[in-house]
Amino acid sequence: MSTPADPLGLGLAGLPEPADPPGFELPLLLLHGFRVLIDELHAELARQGHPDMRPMHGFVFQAIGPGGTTAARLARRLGVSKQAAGKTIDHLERLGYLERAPDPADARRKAVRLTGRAFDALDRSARVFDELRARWAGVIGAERLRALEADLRKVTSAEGFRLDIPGWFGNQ
Amino acid sequence: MSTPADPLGLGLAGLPEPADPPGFELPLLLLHGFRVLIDELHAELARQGHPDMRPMHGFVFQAIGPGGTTAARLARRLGVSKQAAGKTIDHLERLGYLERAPDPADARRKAVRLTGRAFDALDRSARVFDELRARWAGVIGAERLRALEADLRKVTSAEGFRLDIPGWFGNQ
DNA sequence: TAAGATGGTCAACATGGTTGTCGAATGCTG
DNA sequence: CAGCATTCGACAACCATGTTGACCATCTTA
Repeated sequence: MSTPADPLGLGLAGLPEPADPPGFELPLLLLHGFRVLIDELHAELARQGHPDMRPMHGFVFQAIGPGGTTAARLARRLGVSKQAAGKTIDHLERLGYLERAPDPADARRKAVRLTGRAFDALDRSARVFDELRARWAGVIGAERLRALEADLRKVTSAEGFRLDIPGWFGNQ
Repeated sequence: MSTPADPLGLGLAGLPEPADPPGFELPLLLLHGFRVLIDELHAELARQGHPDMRPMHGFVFQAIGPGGTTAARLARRLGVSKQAAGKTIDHLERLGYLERAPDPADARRKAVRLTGRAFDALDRSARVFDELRARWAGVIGAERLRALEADLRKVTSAEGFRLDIPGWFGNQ
């Protein structure tokens, strides 16, 4: 807990700037912001006919993409084994969000595609996210929100968005 | 994906403001920012003698607190069953981060306390987070970073920080 | 002091990940 | 064209980490 407040020994009396919060608050604020958005999204999705959608599913849908994919490709994108991807596909197929069809060009493959129900969930998610963003803009101002997004884009620009979320957090 | 760009039919030609990004980018930016910080923290912790620390452990340490706690209290804070909390304590005890001692005031209880090793990890984490924050300040500017933190505090102020992270994400 | 609430643990089970193995189909190469 | 390595999807066994249910010891309270 002891964070060196004045590591260079320059003294702290000089400037009237507001004190910087400790560095560990930053990740908590980011996670909390993410969680608030995701929780509100899924509460609203549940109201709009998608009570079985889970935070993970949005990432799976993104990893599949509008053109579909295969189990092995999905596994690589999600950073899990293809067996795990297969189980996820089974689950979402049972829920009516995915469908499998034989690939005419390659008999080993089975094409995995989003169903109309999945596209409906994605459309609704996009609308809800837009509304949530507008609500944030109302709280902190549209300009500040644009700045926040631009700044986050800047500090995380090194790598692209990664979708290998399953299992990233939560293991001990 | 179809987000209504002009729901009120006001036309878009008027203002020279930069276009707003779609709302779904905001949660991705927040998660990505969180992930970048956490990944760099744990890479650095591994270098500094804590290769077994996991993102979860920091939350567990926070939930235990410097004064210690009991398994049942920890379970309530983390939002899991007391059996699950017990397993987590077992694990972190084996790793040398926690110790159990009988509670002299109540023979049912076993006090759970952070060890010196856990405090060392917390001290190093605080330092690393401060360094990471300083790096972000170098990229986007100290003032913009303070604004970002203040804005996130504002939009998530409704509830306090929640520690019931295990199992929140990741279930299908 | 008896009854109920609380704390920790054991056991059985559910879920969602892993590795290992395999057959079928494809594609590369001699 | 033949043969072999690779790829895809599946099955099985296992592991990690959560759950519920049951239990006893202990504390609290009526």
